[in-house]
Amino acid sequence: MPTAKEMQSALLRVAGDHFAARGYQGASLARIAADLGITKQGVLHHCRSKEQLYKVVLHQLGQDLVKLLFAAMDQAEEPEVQLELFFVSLFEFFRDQNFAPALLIGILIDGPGQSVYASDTQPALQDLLEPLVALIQATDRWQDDGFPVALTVAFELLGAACLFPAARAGMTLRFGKDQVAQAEEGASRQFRVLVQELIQG
Amino acid sequence: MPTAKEMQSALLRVAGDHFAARGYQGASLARIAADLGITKQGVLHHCRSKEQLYKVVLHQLGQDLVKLLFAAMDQAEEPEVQLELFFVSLFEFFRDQNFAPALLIGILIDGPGQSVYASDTQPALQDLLEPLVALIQATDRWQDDGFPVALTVAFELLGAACLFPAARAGMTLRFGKDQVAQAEEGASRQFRVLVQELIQG
DNA sequence: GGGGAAACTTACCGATCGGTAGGTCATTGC
DNA sequence: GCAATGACCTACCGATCGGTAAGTTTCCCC
Repeated sequence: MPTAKEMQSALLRVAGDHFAARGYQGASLARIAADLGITKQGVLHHCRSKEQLYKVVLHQLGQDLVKLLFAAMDQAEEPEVQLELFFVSLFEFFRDQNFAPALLIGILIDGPGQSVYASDTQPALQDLLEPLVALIQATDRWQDDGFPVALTVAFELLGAACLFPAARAGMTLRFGKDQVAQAEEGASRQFRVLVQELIQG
Repeated sequence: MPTAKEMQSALLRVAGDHFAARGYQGASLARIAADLGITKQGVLHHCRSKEQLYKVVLHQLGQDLVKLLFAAMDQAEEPEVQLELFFVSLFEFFRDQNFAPALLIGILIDGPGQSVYASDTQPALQDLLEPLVALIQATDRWQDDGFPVALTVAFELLGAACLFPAARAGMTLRFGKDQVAQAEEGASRQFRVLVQELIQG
């Protein structure tokens, strides 16, 4: 018998799994509830609506990522090192929070038409993307190329960081457990190389 | 009044748009049909089921991508140049076929549990991924690092290639039309740099 | 010019969706 | 001791989902 707080966090975790695995539309409150061992109405007792639940999940993910960025910025002086630290910790975060990369991709590619956040004043992840792009613009290599180029670099790095962890399940199907396990072992180091090359030139 | 063939290709295009924008579960046969100016049962006349329609859309996308890869391999000798040519043409393909990157991401991160292709003998895109990884393993830089590392490199590059075009709509919301237009202008050249740095070291 | 397939249509079906209304029961604050 | 709140529950609602059955129209082929 879990306490109320345990149920709250379990709800966010299970909902994150479902939204990541099947998308917003594909996730169902009834199945989320079944995973939690309660009914759909029990879920709706904690969140007013499905949309609200989705927003809370995304908001918490955004806060976690911002926390990673700020922690990286506190650990070094040079923007190059800050970026390297951030992306490596991001990669490790994705490895531990399996649903996170798919959710992040979902937020980023969500168009204006179908975005759950469309009516909000501030789109999700804005407070992650803006300082991240600013950090790229602060590096020696990219400081003369303007905002649009820094934006491109940010999305290239985010894309490279997201796809591998998100595709783990599919890769296991395609290439077998052993190959994927080996790839995963070296992926973090390999990704660090990519960040260094793109940031430092 | 479109001919039958026009309707067939229009169906694939519109269905691709819907699957890319809302995911497999989120896309609805009725809305796809409405976009085509016919009824839902008219759509079901062309494809036996929604799952079948999805498979056809993904299969055609896979064939298009394989065609890009083989065309790039025909245009050069060295695997490094072949990879650069492929990824640049892939990026341009994504720019023109707006729904393609989101679909590709969807295939790649589709896990074993909910995959539409799970029951098939050959997962989607296998005939793209295998030669692509082999090509990376054929380069001077990566030939000594084994299959798992080449797999990692492939997914990093694919992730970087997919996210930016897929996120265009969302980026316009966040940063404005002008900034995104400028970013798009230089994105292809910028992405070529990333490919070169990762492939040639 | 008539038969038949192709390209749709209207009319349904059961299942599932998100959400509401109202009840039960345990805990807690006063 | 008791009202109130929180954490669920059962029962239900209208809408929408993918899919089937049975026409209807159009067009082509012989």
